[in-house]
Amino acid sequence: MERKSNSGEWEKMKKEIHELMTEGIDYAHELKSQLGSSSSDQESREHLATKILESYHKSLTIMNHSGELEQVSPYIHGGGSPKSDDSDQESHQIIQSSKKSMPRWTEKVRITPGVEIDRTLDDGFSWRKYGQKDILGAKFPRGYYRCTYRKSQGCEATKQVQRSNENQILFEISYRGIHSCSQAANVRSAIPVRVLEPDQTQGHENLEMVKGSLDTGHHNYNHQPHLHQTMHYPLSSTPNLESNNMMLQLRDQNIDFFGSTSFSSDLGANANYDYLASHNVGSVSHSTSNSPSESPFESFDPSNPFKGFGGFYS
DNA sequence: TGAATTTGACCTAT
DNA sequence: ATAGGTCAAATTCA
Repeated sequence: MERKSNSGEWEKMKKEIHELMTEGIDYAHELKSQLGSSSSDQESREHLATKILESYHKSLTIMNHSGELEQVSPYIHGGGSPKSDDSDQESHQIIQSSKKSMPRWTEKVRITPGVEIDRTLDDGFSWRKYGQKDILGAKFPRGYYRCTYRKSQGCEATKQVQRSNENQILFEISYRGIHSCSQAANVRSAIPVRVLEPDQTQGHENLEMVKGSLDTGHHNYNHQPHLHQTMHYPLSSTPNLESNNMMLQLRDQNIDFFGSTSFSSDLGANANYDYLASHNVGSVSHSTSNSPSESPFESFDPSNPFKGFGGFYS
């Protein structure tokens, strides 16, 4: 198809749409938060609503005019809205992944303080931190994690956790590789199954899915490389290997629309930035314990209730 | 005491 | 040359 003859442009289109949809979801979350708050002003809400509409409009424009990406892109990155996060950077990384053989995808996790943060960012796997790096242009350091069972079971899965510059309750978790460890099966069985509706097989149907999730809180998971979709999951659940089934289903249906996976936990309540700033929030080590010391984000409170929440500890 | 984290050094890709 | 990613010794934790 045209994807074969023009795969570069196709990838570009996927990337752009992914960025736009992710942005739209972020704005929608923000708006939802503000709707429940008496403190937010009308102007801010209207601004968010406008941004959401813009995101969808631009996405549709790209889908209708896939050859006009160059015209859309500057708008996104340039004169458009102030970005709520660095999702575009992330998307480019997906395309330019250096470890080509390793599948890679990204979650965006928004946390709400005081509400089971460990579960919010817990992906069900055990991770061991092996590095931390200050990233150019990023306010917060990036944490590097690999599967705890890398040594014992040769599990090659890794992830990177990066806190958003602008939106401190937003974290981008970039996964690379698939868990081959025994924990994968445990995670699979421990977490409730969620599957996509069977009719979500086309690009704009994915759009409807996203819109639907925003409206109804219906969530879908996909944690698998090769299939890329923008998704939305609630605090009470964790994307996991069960979604592999879904992924396979969808791949069989030849779904391959977005350039990466983006999750946003459904935590639209008012963000308590001060709270977040005083806790280590970067990632989760599932069954492993973590040693709170000092967060690269802010100082760490040793009495914090989220001891199980391993993250950016420096 | 073993396991996990921290962090500066080193490696690699651009 | 530089930034991102990884290593591994030192340190901390349970």
